[in-house]
Amino acid sequence: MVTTNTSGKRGQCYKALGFKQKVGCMELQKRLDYGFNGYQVPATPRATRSARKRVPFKKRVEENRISAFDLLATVAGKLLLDKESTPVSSNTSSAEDQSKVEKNTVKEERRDGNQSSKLETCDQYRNGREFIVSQHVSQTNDLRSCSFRESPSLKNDTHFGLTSVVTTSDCSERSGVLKLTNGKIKNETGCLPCKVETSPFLCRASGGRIKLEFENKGPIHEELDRTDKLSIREVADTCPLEDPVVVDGKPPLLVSSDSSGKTHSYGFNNHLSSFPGKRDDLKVVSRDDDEKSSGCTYLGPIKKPFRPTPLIGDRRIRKTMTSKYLKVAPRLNDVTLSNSGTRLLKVKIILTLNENLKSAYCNRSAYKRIRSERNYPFKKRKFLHYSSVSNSDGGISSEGISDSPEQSINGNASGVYAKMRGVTGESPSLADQRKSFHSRDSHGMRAFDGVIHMYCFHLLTFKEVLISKYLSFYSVKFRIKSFRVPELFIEIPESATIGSLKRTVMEAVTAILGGGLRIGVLLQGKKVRDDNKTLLQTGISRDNQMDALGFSLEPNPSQTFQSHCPGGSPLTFPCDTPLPLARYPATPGLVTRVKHDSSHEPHMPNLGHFVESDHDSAPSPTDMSLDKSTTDSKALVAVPAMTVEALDVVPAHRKSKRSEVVQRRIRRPFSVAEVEALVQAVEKLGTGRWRDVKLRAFDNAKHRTYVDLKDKWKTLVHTARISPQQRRGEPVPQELLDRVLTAHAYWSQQQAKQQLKQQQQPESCLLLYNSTVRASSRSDGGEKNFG
DNA sequence: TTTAGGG
DNA sequence: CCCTAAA
Repeated sequence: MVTTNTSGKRGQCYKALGFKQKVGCMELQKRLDYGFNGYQVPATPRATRSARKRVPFKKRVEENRISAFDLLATVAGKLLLDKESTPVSSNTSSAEDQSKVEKNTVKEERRDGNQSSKLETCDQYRNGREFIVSQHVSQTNDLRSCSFRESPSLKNDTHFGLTSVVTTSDCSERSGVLKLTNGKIKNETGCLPCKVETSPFLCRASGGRIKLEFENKGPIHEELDRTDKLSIREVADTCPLEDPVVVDGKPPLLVSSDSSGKTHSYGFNNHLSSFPGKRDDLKVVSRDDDEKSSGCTYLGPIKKPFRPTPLIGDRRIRKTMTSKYLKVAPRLNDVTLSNSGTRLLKVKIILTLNENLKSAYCNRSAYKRIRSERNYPFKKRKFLHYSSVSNSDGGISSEGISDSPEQSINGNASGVYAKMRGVTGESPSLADQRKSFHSRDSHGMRAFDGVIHMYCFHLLTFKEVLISKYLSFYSVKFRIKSFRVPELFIEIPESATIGSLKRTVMEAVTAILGGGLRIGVLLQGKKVRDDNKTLLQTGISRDNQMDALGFSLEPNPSQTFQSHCPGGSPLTFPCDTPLPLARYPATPGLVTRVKHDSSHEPHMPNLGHFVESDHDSAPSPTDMSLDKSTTDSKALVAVPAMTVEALDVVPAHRKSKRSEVVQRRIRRPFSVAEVEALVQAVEKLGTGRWRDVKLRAFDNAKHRTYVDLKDKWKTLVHTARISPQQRRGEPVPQELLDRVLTAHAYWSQQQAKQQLKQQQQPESCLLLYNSTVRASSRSDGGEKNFG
């Protein structure tokens, strides 16, 4: 272990980061020209088309000033069908969960298992709170586990910030508590200190797993149990994403504290030397305790570090954290505060910004695909002057179906994940390192060209880190592409009004994301505008379909984020900016309980059920809950996850404009099974009823829109007509293609007939009309020719 | 919001 | 897969 000084490290960070504004602008230009949307490398270059299509997109990008707060999210609401809110004790399932997770990841570990694991023990001691982190390494499967122990002193801390974080690139877990106590919402998660950070590279290599446990949870329980208002609990969080905190393609900084009160930082500058190959060469940078303050930890380009005032201790080191496998840590008992006698609705709230990303979060492999594709646009690679090691999905495709969805799903907690794609002027050495890393990594981690990956615990954390650090000093323009807030469960009487539901959700969301948001209630996808109606009147009841209820999350112009940062510039978020949670009192009378979704929503057994079995497809929120339920965890999870994409380096003074840059969706080739479902549906429904086809065969495949299906049919027809030699991609059985042609011919004929009829219909009407008119006029003239 | 088609 | 006119 090598120990160096922080300042030195930081200096290196600056250099390494190489954030140059001017260069950045130029690069953006190029990137736009070359394609910025990360569309998968086409089999055949279509430069002209690409150029053509880039224009509008470019415009959009240009217009897109910082829109980090243009949060437009869709919230999938769920009505849980639990009969009543019974207290759930969920201290028992962890082992099972863990083993499951571990099992699921063995394969992956094996793959990367050429690296020996490293044992790390880190203790965190801060502000009278002590956390002991110990990682046990199993050499056989490279299992890594960590446990946190609260020191007794924690008990004395009213606002215990039981937030321990262990992160590794490949896996990390974090726990936190988000609670609404005495009418206040406290999001401890947001203040999660970063206890241990292991570089993704390191951990990935070792395929580490970290188990995080709170052994001494008495105080927490007591605290929660005393709560008689709302309690939202966040226990654990797993981010299916593997992105580590990577600044400018460099390994993330690892931060840990040992029992002696020192903080160690792993990686980054030190890491550069060993990265990516020698993952065992973890170096430790020890700094003063004061330096612990995270925010400035791994963010290279911080000229003026935001010195976190020793606030709530745990808030200090919390800037970076990666979590991939989140184990639901059902350690804390749910606070039970049900209004006995009242029929309660439990609403699960899942926020996602972007359908693609949402899917991605649900499915790690899908995510990887997305990310790798996005980060590796062919042209971008070209631009960056280094060829991709794995152009295709090599690493991705090698991934088994089994190895992930569940883990990522189970870990419903994903730390706030912020991905920032920045324009960077990188040094060749870095590129080389990356290259070599690319070749080693089969998990999509190769996407570091010009990309900044960051993990944050919390949206606010993200804001603080990225906005204050990058925006303030480097004018990085970015946008939030996706984020996931904690999944919350709220219970609300059916007799409550829409307005109160909105308030409740708002409170929960606000606790996570801060203010400035407006909540809308959607039923069957349509907005419910009457706030005064009760849920029952509106039709929101537990008898409803679970997915019928949704929420929209939109910016509230009247409440800007600035309000949370008094005195600060709009774009500046000091590290210590307290989370605004406490400002939002819980609504009395409403019971908010967060508990792990244990409901089993029946899978739609439509003929496209297999659609979701495709590992390419991303489980819908429904699926998530389904899968999660298998963990039998009752833990409540709140896991903010967020993806932020840096768009450009632009003058900071440019005011942000509400414009969304729509990223092109990832390419998801239809599997044969999907094709079959499509064919079958079309045979039955015919062409021209794509919505019905979608509902019938692809209802569970959220990523297949009816337009997609229509397009696929189009290509299928085309494919069927061309010679097999001309076909590309996964071969579709000839039998299916024959059916395609048959069905297409049939329905085309039907359509023609229909049109013929419809053409004739008006004509006959017209004739009839004319004849009638004529007849009447003639009758006026006293002449009748028609009968 | 869907369909239909061109790109 | 995107974009959009048109329904």
